[in-house]
Amino acid sequence: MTKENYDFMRIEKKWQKKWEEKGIFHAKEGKKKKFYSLDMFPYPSGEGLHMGHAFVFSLGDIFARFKRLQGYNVLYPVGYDSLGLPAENAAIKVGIHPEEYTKKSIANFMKQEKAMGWSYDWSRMLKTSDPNYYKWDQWIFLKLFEKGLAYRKKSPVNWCPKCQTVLANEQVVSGKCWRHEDTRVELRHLEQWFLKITDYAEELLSGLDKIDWPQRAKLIQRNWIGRSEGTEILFEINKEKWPIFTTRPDTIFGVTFMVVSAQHPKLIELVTDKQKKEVEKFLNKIKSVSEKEMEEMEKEGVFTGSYAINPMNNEQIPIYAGNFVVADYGSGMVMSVPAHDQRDFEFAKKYKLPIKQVISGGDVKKEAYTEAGILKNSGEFNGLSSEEAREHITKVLEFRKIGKKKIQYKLRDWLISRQRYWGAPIPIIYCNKCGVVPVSEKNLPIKLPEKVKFGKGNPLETNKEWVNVKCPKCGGKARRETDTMDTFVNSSWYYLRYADSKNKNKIFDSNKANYWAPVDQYIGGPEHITGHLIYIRFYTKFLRDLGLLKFDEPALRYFTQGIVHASDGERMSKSKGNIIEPLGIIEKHGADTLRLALVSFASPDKDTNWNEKILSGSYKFLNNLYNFFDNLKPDKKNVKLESKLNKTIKEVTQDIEDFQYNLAAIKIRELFEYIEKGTTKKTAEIFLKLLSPFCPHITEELWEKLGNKGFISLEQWPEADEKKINDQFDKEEKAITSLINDVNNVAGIVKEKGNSFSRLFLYTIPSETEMYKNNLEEISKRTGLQTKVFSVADGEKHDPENKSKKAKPGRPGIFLD
RNA sequence: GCAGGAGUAACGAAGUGGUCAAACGUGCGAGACUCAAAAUCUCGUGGCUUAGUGCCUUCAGAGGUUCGAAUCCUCUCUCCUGCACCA
Repeated sequence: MTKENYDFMRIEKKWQKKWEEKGIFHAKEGKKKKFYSLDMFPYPSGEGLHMGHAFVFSLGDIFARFKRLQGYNVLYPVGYDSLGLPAENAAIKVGIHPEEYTKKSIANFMKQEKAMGWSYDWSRMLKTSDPNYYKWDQWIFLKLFEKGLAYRKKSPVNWCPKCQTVLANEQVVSGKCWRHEDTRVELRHLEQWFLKITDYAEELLSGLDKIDWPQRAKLIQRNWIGRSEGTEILFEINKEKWPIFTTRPDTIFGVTFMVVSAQHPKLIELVTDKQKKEVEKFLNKIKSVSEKEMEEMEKEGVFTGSYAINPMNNEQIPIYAGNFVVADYGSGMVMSVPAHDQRDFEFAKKYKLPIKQVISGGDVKKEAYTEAGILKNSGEFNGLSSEEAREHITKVLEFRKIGKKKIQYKLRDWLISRQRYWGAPIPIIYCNKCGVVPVSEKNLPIKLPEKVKFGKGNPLETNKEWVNVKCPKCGGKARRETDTMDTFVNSSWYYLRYADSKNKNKIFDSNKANYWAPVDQYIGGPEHITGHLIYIRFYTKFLRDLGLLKFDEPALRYFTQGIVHASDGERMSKSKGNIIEPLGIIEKHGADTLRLALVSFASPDKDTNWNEKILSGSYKFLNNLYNFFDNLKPDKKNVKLESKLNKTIKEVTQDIEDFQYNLAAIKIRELFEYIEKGTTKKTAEIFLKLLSPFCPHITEELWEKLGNKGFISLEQWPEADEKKINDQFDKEEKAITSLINDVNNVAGIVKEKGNSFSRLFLYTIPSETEMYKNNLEEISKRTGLQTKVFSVADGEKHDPENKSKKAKPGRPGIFLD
């Protein structure tokens, strides 16, 4: 019989339709143990799904299906992070309204997602661009505002000239815009909205110990939060107290100058008339440095004319403005100890400032000695260790009320204002009389007005009817806030909305949210570690503090998938024209083939380059599989197969749990090789279950063909019976393989000598005769020779060349004739 | 500069102290089937050697620990990722 390619198109459509009709993936609260499996929802771009999406969502789907089969009540929802810049840029470029663009994009996404066979609960689908969704973004904002966690501040902010908007720190990647790798962000002083994420810094840090995330992800977050313990010290400058932060109060006697950030908002107060010109010259100079120079910039500064008084020894120390001090960390000013800090050392050398050693060790004429040590030149503290001195000096400062212990974080408050249209409007009204007035909850949502002009500046400002409103407090003239919220606001709580996505009266029902959440398994790209994954943790803690949630962390387990690059190793992008769309592959080979190929290719956490060739192996396998099961004639029970089956169940279960899908796929294939030699119906069914998370369509079809009613997707995952696992069979397998090697080896030599043969005679030691006889068929097939097995003790054996004397344990004698 | 990860056959990739170097897949080569091809199936794919034995080489490089190292330690090289003046 010739083998035909199986009709994957018909089968896949058939089962996708059945799943949908019966709604078998709809999650309902219940008594069963729940499992919440979530992939980071996509931004629905006009380009549609690419291979990276196909990969990561397949990983999630396999996990969700696996957990469902294991008997969990699984929530595996789907949605769209549909507010964002690309929609708006399309509006500017091609004149299509963001609403329309988004609608089309989502429709396109849905079509592809369904074609992949992902087992989403479509009934809970959400879009962040839906006013019924962003209403709750606004509601959370009001709550934050109420608690003093949303505030307005004029501050130097990152401005992307291409996006025409402000960016959060997390959206600035080495000085450039996260969306425009070629665009350097500018510094602007603007009045902006911030969320006080720093109030949760400590908990964001300590919470990491409680969750099962990759070490790398935790480490990156720890560094990003950047906790350091130190002392805040007040220095007197022009009769005023200025705070500075230091981790080395033990070196305070070595302070020989101070440096204030060139971007410090109160810098001007320090500049004397005499130094004004010099300082201005300096500020202009650092403004004009190009990005390259920024990276390898020398430490530079200028004397401000002012002096500070060292509170410990009353020395007068000059204050410089410098380019290397970060304005919004600590207080934007540092005490400089050139003997014990490399940066201060370089600065002192350049401007010939004194270097005073106060910790013994090193050679401070050559370089800063930054280690801890014993104090000297430090008055009454001489002889103390650095550690003791930190304590003592801080205590003295505390006693004199000019200093205190302080914990400082690198984490900054989250700047959420965006001067763009396609985001959730900030529910605030500015009244000339009453000032900043929050919109009342009952007036939410503040919907985006449809009629606006795109192109220049913030489109919302172009709709005067929308902007000009009456003050909710006094009824007088007022105007709306035209800034919208950062897109990451929307994704900071979406996982909770899935628990109750249709609720019109509340953000979500707490009981439902507490039943489903937290997420048990979250999957998403590594690029979100310092952005989204910090925000979502912050929001969770805030909503908990509002009394809505009973847990602290949004995601208990997190898996970072590898990135699928284009075949040339480049990032897939439209501009490079190297995007591979899954739909084309599905039409050619089927979704099951693609899914299997994607996970067989490499370990899911590794970056890969897309290669169309990976499909053929999976395609062949599925064809063989289909043809075999289509004509299945069940065989007798076979202990060897039972052993293999149970071993495979055990290993595959663990592999899926550990996201080693590539290994699971291999083991499933190996099992099939055994099954092909003959199987019981029951074993065949278990095999289909093992494969079903990976290839759900073909397994549903074959499950049905074997006479089963109902869906394999809702079956029970098999459990391994360890008693049936017998390693003896593995050894047997190895013995056969080595025999085949030997036979082929001999055959090669014989052929080289010009002799031909068609029969194979084996002479085994008596205890092994049976084993080889049992595998006769296999040996015949693999060598292509008619085979006979004799025991060496058999007096009747055909052995003209006395090869039986070569027989050894595990190695029969061989004769070719 | 700092931190983390990686380097295994032509390629992708398993293996993380002995059982064991290279599972599995692609590619390539040979054979079977076929009038022929595709598909499919079988075998091979570091070197030498041999009626199947044996020997050597190899896990980026160099050292070390160990009876024994791809695996543990040290140094060096290359690549990737994150943070980069955070006082």
